[in-house]
Amino acid sequence: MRKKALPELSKTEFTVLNVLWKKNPLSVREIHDRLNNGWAYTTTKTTLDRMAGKGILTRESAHGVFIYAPLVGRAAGLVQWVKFIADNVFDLEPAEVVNLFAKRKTYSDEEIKELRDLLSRDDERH
Amino acid sequence: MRKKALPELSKTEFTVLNVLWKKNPLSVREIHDRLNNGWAYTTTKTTLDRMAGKGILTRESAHGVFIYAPLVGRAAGLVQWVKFIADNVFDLEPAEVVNLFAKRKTYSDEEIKELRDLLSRDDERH
DNA sequence: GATGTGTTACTACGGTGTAGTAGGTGTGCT
DNA sequence: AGCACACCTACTACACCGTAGTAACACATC
Repeated sequence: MRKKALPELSKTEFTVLNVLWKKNPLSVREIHDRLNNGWAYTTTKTTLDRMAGKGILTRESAHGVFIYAPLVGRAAGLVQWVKFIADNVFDLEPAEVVNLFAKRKTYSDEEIKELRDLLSRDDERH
Repeated sequence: MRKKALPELSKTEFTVLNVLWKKNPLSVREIHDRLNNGWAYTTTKTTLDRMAGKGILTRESAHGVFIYAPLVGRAAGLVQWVKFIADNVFDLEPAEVVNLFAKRKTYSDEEIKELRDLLSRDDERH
């Protein structure tokens, strides 16, 4: 019953997920517009399809267009970034970093809880 | 007299810089040991040389071994990560994120100040 | 001087960031 | 009905990155 240690999200993938975590499913166009980073439309498209191919996103066709939705939860996707940031940016324990944004209203209590869970669990498997 | 907008540090590069910001110059071996992430020695080597090639690091020979030192300051290297984290992780203004770790003792007052500087400057050039 | 131990140089290979181009399809205009 | 336009998807591309193997060289040691 182990979640298959999702395959390391790149910076790019993480930003895409960030829009889908806010609302989903969305079409390429919708995602592209929300990203609104200077990408070409086709770049967004390619990225989405690769992510779908890797099992990070689902892709299905709705009335002739594809819509995408995340297959990884926000907390799960966050965990690796928390560790990176803790280690390399803040130089704190991951748990402390979580505390930092437990204060902010960016994450729900559930998400925070799940995040703590994931962090400790992945800690204990030495 | 503008600093040539250093060329986007990857995660990998950032972690390498992190050890060099603590102490430098260091040899491949020293850096490799401090990183102590599971890399092969040659991976560390390759990474360092590529970074040197890009002008992120200096490389010079001391008694038969190469030693490397950073060419980008900690604040400057941090700035892009602060923005990424602000946008994608905390969902705050970069400035607020800086406040977050101004409290922590991870960065010196100078670094914080420089960071604020860099952030606002790069803000204003719309 | 042969052997080991570490260093550097060269090569490699799949994945990622980024994007162009071509071909398909719905929709409106004429 | 026929065509143009706008938008979508598929396929292709290519440099750079993460990661690492191998070969070749250098110094110390026996």
